[in-house]
Amino acid sequence: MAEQAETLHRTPLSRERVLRAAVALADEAGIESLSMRNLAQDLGVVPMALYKHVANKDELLDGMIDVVVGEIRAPEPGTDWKRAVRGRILSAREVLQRHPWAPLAIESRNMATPAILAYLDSTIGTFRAGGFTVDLTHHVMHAMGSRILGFSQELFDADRRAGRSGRADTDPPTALPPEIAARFPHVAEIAMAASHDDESVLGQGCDDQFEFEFALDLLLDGIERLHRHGWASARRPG
Amino acid sequence: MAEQAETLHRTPLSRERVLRAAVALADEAGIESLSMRNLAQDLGVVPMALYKHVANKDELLDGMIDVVVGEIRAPEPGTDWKRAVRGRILSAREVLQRHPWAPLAIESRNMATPAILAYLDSTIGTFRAGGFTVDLTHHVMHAMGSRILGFSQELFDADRRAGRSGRADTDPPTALPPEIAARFPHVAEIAMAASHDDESVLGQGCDDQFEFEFALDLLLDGIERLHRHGWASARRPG
DNA sequence: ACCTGAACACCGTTCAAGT
DNA sequence: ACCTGAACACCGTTCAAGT
Repeated sequence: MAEQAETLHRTPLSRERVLRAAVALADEAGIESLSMRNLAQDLGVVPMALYKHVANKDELLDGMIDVVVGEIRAPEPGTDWKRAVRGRILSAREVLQRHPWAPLAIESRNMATPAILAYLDSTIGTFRAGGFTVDLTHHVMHAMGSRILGFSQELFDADRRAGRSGRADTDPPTALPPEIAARFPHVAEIAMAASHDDESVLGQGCDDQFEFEFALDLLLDGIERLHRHGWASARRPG
Repeated sequence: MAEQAETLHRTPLSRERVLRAAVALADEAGIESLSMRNLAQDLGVVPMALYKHVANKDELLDGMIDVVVGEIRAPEPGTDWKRAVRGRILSAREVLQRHPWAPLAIESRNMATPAILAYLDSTIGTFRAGGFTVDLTHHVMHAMGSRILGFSQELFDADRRAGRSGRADTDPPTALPPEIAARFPHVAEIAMAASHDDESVLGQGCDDQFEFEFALDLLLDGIERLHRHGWASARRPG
């Protein structure tokens, strides 16, 4: 009975339970609310208890990143390299949209976690299986950059912040303040065109998913062209 | 005399002096050493004195970003859009290499500062002057993402961290630990090829500048193709 | 041996007391 | 009116005292 009470008291802490609670806290309250103290409180535990399962906060973040990257679907077998890479990156993007704090966390940690290395290894394998040379694969991976993990790489990624991961895919009209529009006329022109989404230019506003796939296909099409033309180091990617 | 002593005591603080000292501190000691307290000490001033010139730390960071973005060279007039954009992005990259903390700072601030808006406006203007439609320019700007500001967008950007902005362009051999190489054979294959830089594949190791220009030209060439073929929203970027 | 409260060395920022 | 020291509400982490 004493033993039962001991083990069941609040379900025993484990590294996995710590990491899952940390991811949930960051998802719901924003990464800036993730402190060792807040996390301990969520788990009904004294702060120092966490240090039995993670060495420090950096290692906690690494563990959280691995949880997130582990959610990315493996590519369907038997598809050609382009569909396989494209599908996997779009799956990665879906995952990151559930965890908007993750891109910044990954970028600020600067060493690859095991899950990320496994992801990269598998993606490199897809290119190699598609007949890419080692060196073209190398440059292509660099060229994809963090987009390979589904990062939008927008200069300003509104949804990447705090708790608000919602708010549909299409931006609200959000007209520029007039003095901004006057100082930056080219920015204003684009903002105006993108917000008149009913009649005009595109048939849609500034649709994140469209922009992401536009950029992704621009890269994949360029990569396909290099591959087909047998690109090798002497030539520039033109 | 009392007046002179008052005004000359330590050269009076100003917003500009605060921002320049903050940039210097972040450059030299790393962004994680930039605290209001450390900055005040560098300036020989009590911490609260800073709040006369910046509202809070976020505004300090915005100001630092504007200082950095202000260092980017304007494009040379009279060149075609592709050379103009390419040259400006490479100039931006040089600037960011002097301030390795800047990319992460910009990404985490999520609203455009005036200097960044001016930069974007001018770059959009270059595309428009080159004959790009408003909507193609729009998508192209999104596709460039933060690369437009010279970000490398590598998944792990070793030099972006702390004080160490030096260490040549070419990675040292840095052989993978054998157990990593065994678990991630495709990663190992590429790492090996890139480090045998004398004989092999590329005639160079993993050269950051080469990788950056490879990716940049991949994008610019793809963009040029869309523009020449009169891309419009109905078609996908193929 | 394990767990944990208090303490340490920091933060950014408020506020009231000094000039 | 201006300036600034002390204080407040936090951090991550160490450490020694308790069981």
